[in-house]
Amino acid sequence: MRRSPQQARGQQRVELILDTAEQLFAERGYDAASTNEIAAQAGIPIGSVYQFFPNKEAILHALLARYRHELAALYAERITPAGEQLPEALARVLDVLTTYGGAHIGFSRMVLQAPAGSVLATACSNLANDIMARIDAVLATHAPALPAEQRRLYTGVGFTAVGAILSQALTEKQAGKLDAGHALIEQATTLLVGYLGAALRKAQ
Amino acid sequence: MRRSPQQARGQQRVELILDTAEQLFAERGYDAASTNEIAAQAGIPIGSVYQFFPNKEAILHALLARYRHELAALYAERITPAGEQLPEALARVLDVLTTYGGAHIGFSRMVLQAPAGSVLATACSNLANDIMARIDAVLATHAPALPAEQRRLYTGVGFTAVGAILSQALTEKQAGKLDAGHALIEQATTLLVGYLGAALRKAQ
Amino acid sequence: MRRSPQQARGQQRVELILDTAEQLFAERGYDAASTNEIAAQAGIPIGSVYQFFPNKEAILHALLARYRHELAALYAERITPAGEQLPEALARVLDVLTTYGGAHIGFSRMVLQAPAGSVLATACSNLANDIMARIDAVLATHAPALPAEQRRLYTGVGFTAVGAILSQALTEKQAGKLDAGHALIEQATTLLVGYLGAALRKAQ
Amino acid sequence: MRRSPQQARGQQRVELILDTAEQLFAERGYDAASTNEIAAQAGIPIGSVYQFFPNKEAILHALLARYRHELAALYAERITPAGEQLPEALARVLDVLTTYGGAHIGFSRMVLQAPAGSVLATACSNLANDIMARIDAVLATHAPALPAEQRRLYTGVGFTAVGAILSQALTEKQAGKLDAGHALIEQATTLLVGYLGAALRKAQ
DNA sequence: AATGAATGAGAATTCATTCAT
DNA sequence: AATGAATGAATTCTCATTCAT
Repeated sequence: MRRSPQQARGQQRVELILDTAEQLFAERGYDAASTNEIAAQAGIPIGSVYQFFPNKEAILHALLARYRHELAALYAERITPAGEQLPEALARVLDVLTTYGGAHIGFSRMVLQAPAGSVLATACSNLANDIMARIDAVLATHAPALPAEQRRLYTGVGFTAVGAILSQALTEKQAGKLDAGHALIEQATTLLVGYLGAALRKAQ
Repeated sequence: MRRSPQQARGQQRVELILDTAEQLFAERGYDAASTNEIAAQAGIPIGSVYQFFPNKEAILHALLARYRHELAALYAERITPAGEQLPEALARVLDVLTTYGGAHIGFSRMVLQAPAGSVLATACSNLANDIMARIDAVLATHAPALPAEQRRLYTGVGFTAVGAILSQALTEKQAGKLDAGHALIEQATTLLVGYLGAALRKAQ
Repeated sequence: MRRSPQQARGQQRVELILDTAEQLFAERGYDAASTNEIAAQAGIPIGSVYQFFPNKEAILHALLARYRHELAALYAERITPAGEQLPEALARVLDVLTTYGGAHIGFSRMVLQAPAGSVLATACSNLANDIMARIDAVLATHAPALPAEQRRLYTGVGFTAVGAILSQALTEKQAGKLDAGHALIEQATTLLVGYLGAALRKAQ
Repeated sequence: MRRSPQQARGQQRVELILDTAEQLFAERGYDAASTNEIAAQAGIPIGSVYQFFPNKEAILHALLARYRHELAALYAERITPAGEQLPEALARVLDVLTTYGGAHIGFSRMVLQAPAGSVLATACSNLANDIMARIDAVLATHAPALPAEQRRLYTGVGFTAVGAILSQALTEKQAGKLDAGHALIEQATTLLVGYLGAALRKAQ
């Protein structure tokens, strides 16, 4: 960000810009959404947008940072119960993800399905790493013998796969097909648990 | 296509356009690739591109149709051995996919990872259905008791998840990390087998 | 025309091109209609079109010449009854015009309403002169004392005014409003008779 | 308009664009005039044109709105003298039209002679209705017994016919033939008065 | 600090006409 | 003679970013 707003109005404006950008990024995609349109829809002069953000990518980064923050807070709320099994632990991680993703379409569209190698993907990497760290931690607890490198491989695969499914689930939900969406979310857990189970078995 | 070229030179040009388009679509994405750039890189006047294709989307469709054709041919070559087990059957399906995808970057970038709901995704649906039908057939053989609707759900989830992984694998390969790519491809099989196994177990 | 076709097929092709051009010129206007589209719709290769016509304007001219021919033939059929009064004589002239125009949309759209000064108008001038000559002849018969120059002025005004009305009438008819079309055609006669009557009265 | 300019310079630019557009629309016709040419001739970057107008049609609409405004103002200035007869009343209506049209070539070319059914005609309908309302009001005053529907028919016919003549008159004037132009304008009044007189007589 | 007009390269697509086959 | 692919300037419109006010 070019300038952190110190006044209350500035804070509100930044939030408003991010809200609007999220919506437009989700609707049209990051590339197709134009900065002028974001400004117009937010009711803020384009010049003012560029006073807070040096360029379009900065808006994306700020948005992702916000996701990261909010997601971390959500995870902090959920304390791991003692004696939790692997499936439950993974389900818990996913649960937070789907809840948050359901309320933030842009999150799903962008983070969970960024085309590999794109500007988007690079921008999303921090956030993706955060989420992968959650899965990784679960795995570390339940399969302490597994080498870290292997664990990271499994984690990455699991994250990518589950991200694709959740993203599709939220698309279905948005299209009004709530049942189809729920079914997919359910499968996401089966997928993650089934995959990691199979991978761990193989690794032994 | 506006008209199928009847002369040999026309045929060659169409192929050249498709080859160039595939490369650019893969490099920059469908939206970001411009028709003028395709023409320039192919060394063909832009008017000639539009002689064969009425618009940009038609190029995409022709490209996808070519993928479809070639993939169908590849699958036709591979005869199912008698007494094949589920894991092997799935591995065989994936094998064709990764082989073909490895040689056709655009295929992976576009078909296996089309943002849900986009123009791309719509255009890809035929091809995606083809591939899903392969997985579906395997599932139908090895779990005949499973209702068709459930099977389709599992198939869709499996395809999406595996597609995301393969796409990532090919990105790694392109980045020169051959080992990482191979590891991911291996995981794709584990993922598909692990997931479907878990899903089938749950379904009983 | 570049080459008058000597074979039967050539003759048919020329007619077919003219028919198709008429339709497209009427639908989209002369400028907006493209030669390639004419060829395509006629099912004739564009190269063949350019073997008969050196350019787009030549097609227009040929079409107008055909109008001229056919209209002259129609007028030749209608013999002036002895002792005909001015209103009847004018009505007869208009009648031929509306009958022909009703069957040839392009005629109305182009000849009767060519934007003054345009390429179209220039091309139409011969045909327009033909029609004006008809009105002029009627006027010369019924007002022999009127100087030729004055007569030509009245004739030109009458033609222009009536052309605009007939064109509108045919548009209404095409839009399915047959009654509105008929009402307008009826008014065309009133307009021409009323105007010329008033003009002659003034001229005395 | 995309946005009304709030700064003085913006206002001037909008006027400049409209002036230039008027000239080019009149010279080449609405379709043939290109937005880039308008910008170039106005000495303004094309982007700036699209800053104010979302598309080419919007320029046309703004131009027509300006005509409408200015014409309404002109009519407001001319107070109807008491005891005015039909011919004088109609002449007055036409007088304003020819005066304004003489100073605004585009007005004549576009509004008075829009090809029926075209985009132009649709865009012009408001303005055309305004002018027709003037004729209609005169008719309503001098022939109160006439049913409104009939009156509208006569009004429409009169407007169309007179528009065609005035348009031609202005073309002649532009071509340097001032006398021919004046003669035509004079005939326009004769035409309108003669036609409406005849129509009213018939209607009784 | 706040505004919003300004910029111009670049996007997709069209089209009259030619000419190699 | 007949064909239809080839051509490329021109068209409408967009957009990230800057800077004068």
